[in-house]
Amino acid sequence: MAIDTSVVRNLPLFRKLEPAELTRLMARATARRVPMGEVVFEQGATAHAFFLLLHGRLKVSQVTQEGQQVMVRVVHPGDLFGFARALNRPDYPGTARAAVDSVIVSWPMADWDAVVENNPRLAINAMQTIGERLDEAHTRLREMSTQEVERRVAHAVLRLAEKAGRPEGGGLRIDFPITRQDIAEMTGTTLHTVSRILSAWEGQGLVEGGRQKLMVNDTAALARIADPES
Amino acid sequence: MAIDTSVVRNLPLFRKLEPAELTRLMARATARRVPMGEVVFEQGATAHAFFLLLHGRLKVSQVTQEGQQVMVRVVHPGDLFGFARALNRPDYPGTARAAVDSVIVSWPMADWDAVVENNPRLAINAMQTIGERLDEAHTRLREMSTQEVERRVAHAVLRLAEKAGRPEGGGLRIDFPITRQDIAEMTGTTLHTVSRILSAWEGQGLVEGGRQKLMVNDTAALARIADPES
DNA sequence: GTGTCACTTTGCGTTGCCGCAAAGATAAAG
DNA sequence: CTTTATCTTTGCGGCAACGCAAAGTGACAC
Repeated sequence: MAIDTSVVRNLPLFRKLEPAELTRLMARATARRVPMGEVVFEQGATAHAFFLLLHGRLKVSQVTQEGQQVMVRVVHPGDLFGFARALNRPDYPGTARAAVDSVIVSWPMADWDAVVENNPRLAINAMQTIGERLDEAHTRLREMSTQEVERRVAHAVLRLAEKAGRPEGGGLRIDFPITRQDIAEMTGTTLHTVSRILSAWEGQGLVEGGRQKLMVNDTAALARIADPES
Repeated sequence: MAIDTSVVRNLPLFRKLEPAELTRLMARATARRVPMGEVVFEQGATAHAFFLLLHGRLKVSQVTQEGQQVMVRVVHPGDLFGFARALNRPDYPGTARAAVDSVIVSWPMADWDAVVENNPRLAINAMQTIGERLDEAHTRLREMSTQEVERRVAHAVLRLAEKAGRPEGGGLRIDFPITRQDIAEMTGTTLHTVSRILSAWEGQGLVEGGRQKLMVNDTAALARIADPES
């Protein structure tokens, strides 16, 4: 399926790219619907393609040798994902699963090197994208190292609200299904502890919970928990 | 100071680069000795240059708002560091300090974009380098999320031994000064806990400690602590 | 409707690790 | 050599968070 370049033209990744080049690039791409719950790629599988999320949400998680799940990140619309080749890896480091019905665009992984060699601009953009990921990872590492669970959960919830919050009645509703288990896997704790924390917050009117639902009512108060200083 | 290209030709970053291009690149570079303890760049400072470590060791650490130190990574010879521009950041995210007398090569940050645009090959290499960093960061995140302190310390010590271990009397001596505090900052714990763990290991003959010294005698046993399964 | 399944909440006992504190060791400086 | 500063070790009390367990709740299928 051919894809209109207007859909992706404004993404950071394709910024400053020659229109002709962008057209050529999109000609090689394939768009596809991914129903909720479906897996886009599996951890350890050979990386045959790299992807861009157009619409929806994905959760990328890793399983440890002992079988513990860790959520690496949530993929939001406009995000590039599964670019293992860029990282010089033969396989996908995690599993990507659609949290809601989604639409993705994919390129054959074999195209990556050629595309990048012919588009230094794209290489620079891709590098910056990966750089942002690195920054995020370091931020989370810093949090995990120095902060207690409640603060980490506050940070995680704020990030979710910022990236995936749909305004609703004075608050922000996380617009995809998310479980306490998910949040636990994002913050390195257990679903029990997350549940306790959210219950406490709900008691103070900061958030509203529900089955796979989360709504943030008082961003400022959460920010104060996340960062007592500033 | 001009630098012989033979010094850097075999680094992953410069692999497959045209000799002429490499020569041109090195012509813009400056080499410099950095005595132990000296700071190469400070967290938050505007990024005017990016660097390559030729010889020695650096420690890169960040300070949180509350003043807590976190060690982001140890820079080993051949590693690129301080490439904030590539990550689209105006400033350095951490402070780099020489753990031993070191030699670094630096380029004006302004060169980065030009260099990369004219050398897609270099862009790809740089991306892979950053990709490896991202992988490392995710590995550490996974460890922090799921493993108890002793295992994390075991992993950290093994990584140090692998990257900076000099064979000595059947074991591996970490060849730069490292404190328990440093190890604590790498693993997200306290120097007290690290000290207790290392003492216990020393009692079993796995390692030998000392003031800013660390020697690994039984890598296999450590690996077993780090990964009980495999 | 009713049953089933997945997710959430809450209680309670346990514990791994921190935080404080103080003493011991080692290296460098005078 | 003595002094000083830094790094390390060890003890002990406390608590945040885990692990287990069981009950509660909403969503969906039939």
